[in-house]
Amino acid sequence: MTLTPPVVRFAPSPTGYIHIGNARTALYNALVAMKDGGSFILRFDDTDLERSRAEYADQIEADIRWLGIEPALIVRQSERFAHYNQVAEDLKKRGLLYPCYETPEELDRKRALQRARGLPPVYDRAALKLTEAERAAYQGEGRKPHWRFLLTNFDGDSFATQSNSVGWDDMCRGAQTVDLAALSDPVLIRADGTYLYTLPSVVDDIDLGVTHVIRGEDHVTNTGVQIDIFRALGAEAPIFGHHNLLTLASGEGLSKRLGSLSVAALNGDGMEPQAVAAVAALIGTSQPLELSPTLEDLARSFSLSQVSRAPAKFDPEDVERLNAKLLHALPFEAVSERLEALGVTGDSRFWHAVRPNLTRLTEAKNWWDIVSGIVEPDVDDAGGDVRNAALEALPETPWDEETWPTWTKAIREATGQKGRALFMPLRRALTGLDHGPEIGPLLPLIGRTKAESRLRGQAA
RNA sequence: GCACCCUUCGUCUAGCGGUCUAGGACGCCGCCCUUUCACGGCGGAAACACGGGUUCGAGUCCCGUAGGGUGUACCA
Repeated sequence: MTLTPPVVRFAPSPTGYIHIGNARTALYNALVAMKDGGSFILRFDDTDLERSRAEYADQIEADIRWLGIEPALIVRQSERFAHYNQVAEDLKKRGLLYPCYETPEELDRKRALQRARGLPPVYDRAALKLTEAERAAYQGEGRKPHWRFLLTNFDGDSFATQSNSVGWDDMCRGAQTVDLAALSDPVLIRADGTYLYTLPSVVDDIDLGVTHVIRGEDHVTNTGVQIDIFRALGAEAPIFGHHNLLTLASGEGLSKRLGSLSVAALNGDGMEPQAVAAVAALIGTSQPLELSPTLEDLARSFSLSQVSRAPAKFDPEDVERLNAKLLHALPFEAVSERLEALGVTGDSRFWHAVRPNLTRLTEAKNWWDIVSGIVEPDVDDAGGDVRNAALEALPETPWDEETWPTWTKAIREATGQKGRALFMPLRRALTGLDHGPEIGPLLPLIGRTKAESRLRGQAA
């Protein structure tokens, strides 16, 4: 399989549903690929076999496709352990991956102590000084090692005072540096033998020929570490871009526990993918928040350099507003099948009458029910005269677009009522509601029989 | 604690020393259209976090303060 560059990847861990912030990352990758005819890889970082679930992976894949992204390739890290083992063996042989025997509790204690003394909580590389005998003793106790990567090029005896930076030119943030001396040697392999995401991510990026890594700014420190690993593996690091993160209006960060903001939930709530995609991609950029007909169109006008560096607030109402706007402009042909699936059998006249009142497509069903189902009319004494006059002047069939203006004119002349006083009693009787689409186009669909009953105050 | 990033109308932002009495978009308010609500059209109110510098001149550069975000995991 050859992937055309630029090759990008979206690499979620299937330990939950993706939310709008993850959609942002996925979209940015997709947009960068689309703009230059590249390839988008969906890679499940499912090395944590405990927490990863197929159900989440399936939903994430569905979410991605729903947003309009077609992955050129789908990869699961859980199927590539052999590759990682090979690379890990090589690193061990070269002394770049070394065994450590501290328990999590011991590490916690060390960190707490360092903090208390005002020192950065960096691993002290004690395991590097272990003798063969000491290692054997730990093994004898039944301790299993976890493995740390030896960050490049500084002396373990004086690491805290040295500066050892890696740098890159970030697509979003310009020149970046990360001081490896301020970081602990990262654990690459857990005591139970499974991999953390750090190494597999680098190995896959190399193997798959990933050219651009676009992710949230929560990864900038990781990037410093991973560039070091790329180098250790003799590979050129890809181009990196770290976009700003989304927060709630409160300033609180988005997280997977916010189920209501998951892409799947937005979908379930009746939001159209174009609306979700527009908000996910455009909020916190200098682009106005507006719809694009397709992702390709969005890709053309989009650039990562337009993404702000400050965190942006996500407002769910933005999605609703865009959703409504989208619906208001949608032609009947674009929705006819979905309407039918909803049980709405109205034609394009129904759609055009109802469309301006919709925020969600599913709401069309409510109006259809009012047209074709049983409605409890909302009648009161005040509207009695108008309703009586209406019954008096009840037009003969067939009913068409002209029926309503003709009819209401007759009622006005009979009662002397006009405007709201004329109109509201009729609307409330005919639809059971005091608001809604224009009645004119709806009236032929309601039909003479129902209209008559409803005006008499009878459910019909 | 330490490191990195950020701070312009309610929100997202334009602004890269004079053209800023700060521009746009969304929202809000008003008017118009409309025999309802909505849609649509037109108009309006609305911001440079604070304090010091540098400079003839600072939203724009520097320092500090405050506030926010992220990282500092055998999470990703």
